Amino acid sequence: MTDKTEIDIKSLLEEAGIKPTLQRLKIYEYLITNKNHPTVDKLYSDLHDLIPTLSKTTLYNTLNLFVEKKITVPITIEMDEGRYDADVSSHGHFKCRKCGAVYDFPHIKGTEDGELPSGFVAERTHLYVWGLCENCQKNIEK
Amino acid sequence: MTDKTEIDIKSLLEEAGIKPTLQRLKIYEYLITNKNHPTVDKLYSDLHDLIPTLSKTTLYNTLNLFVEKKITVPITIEMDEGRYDADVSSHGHFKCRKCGAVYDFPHIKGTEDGELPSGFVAERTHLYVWGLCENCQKNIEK
DNA sequence: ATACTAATTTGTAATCGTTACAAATATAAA
DNA sequence: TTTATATTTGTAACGATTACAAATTAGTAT
Repeated sequence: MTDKTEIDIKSLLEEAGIKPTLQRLKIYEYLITNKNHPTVDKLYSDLHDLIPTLSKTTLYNTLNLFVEKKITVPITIEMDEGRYDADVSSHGHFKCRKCGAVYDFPHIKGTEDGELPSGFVAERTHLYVWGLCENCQKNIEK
Repeated sequence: MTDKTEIDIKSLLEEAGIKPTLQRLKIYEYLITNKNHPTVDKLYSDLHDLIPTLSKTTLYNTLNLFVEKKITVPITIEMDEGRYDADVSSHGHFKCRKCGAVYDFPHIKGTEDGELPSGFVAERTHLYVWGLCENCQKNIEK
């Protein structure tokens, strides 16, 4: 972890109007670094090594704050566990029903706006696709 | 509720390989008739009037069965409550962040398949859009 | 520096949606 | 009718998330 990264994370939070406390810096840095759509449990156990005093309440509060300030996107591809993604650019999420991994794939949002009823205003679009990833597809064919 | 409807519901369940018990018939009929993407609580309280002995476990079991047999789609637009839709045809879901209603809108699935990484196989696609519906948009402009 | 105020973090307890499980009931077969 | 099987039911358990108040930290004025 270089100083430059530290500074970038800090600036990113400040630009979003978030006071950069230690916990928020580390949580956001983790999300920026690990783009594998971690669950809250994964975030908690990994971040607990960096900040031994971190509480789950702070983690939830912080994630909700990030979502509110639009620097993080919640992924509700399945109902029973929340995942988070610091990549707020336009893309879709693919969940493999066999291995459970969540992959990004390119998707340009806004194309569906023309399909919305007139007067409806889109603010956030989530495209979720379930299926089999390349590896699991190969294993099933055998 | 006509006999014809009764028979149609029954056939639809049987075609899906589901034994048409009283509970299943009433639950499926409710979903077919009320296309407003009800939550489990809404389903339970409304169906409880028709079947006073209905238990929540049966409701959950039945909904999971319908999803498994692909005659119902779970809507996970938000993490904290499950909604269900008996319309399994290709369309998107719009949730108004102000009034909370969930609307259907036309969306032809499969168009995003070309965007998936090679080797990935799509089996189910969910498109969720958050924003403001026509009514709430008007009220805000005032 | 010191005292005071506000914001943040923490731990525990509560909440809520969902599932596990075993008993009770209904259905189908022999 | 008996027997086996499937379905339904109620209660208890579970797990993710939030509420809440105390403890800690940071910021500001004196």
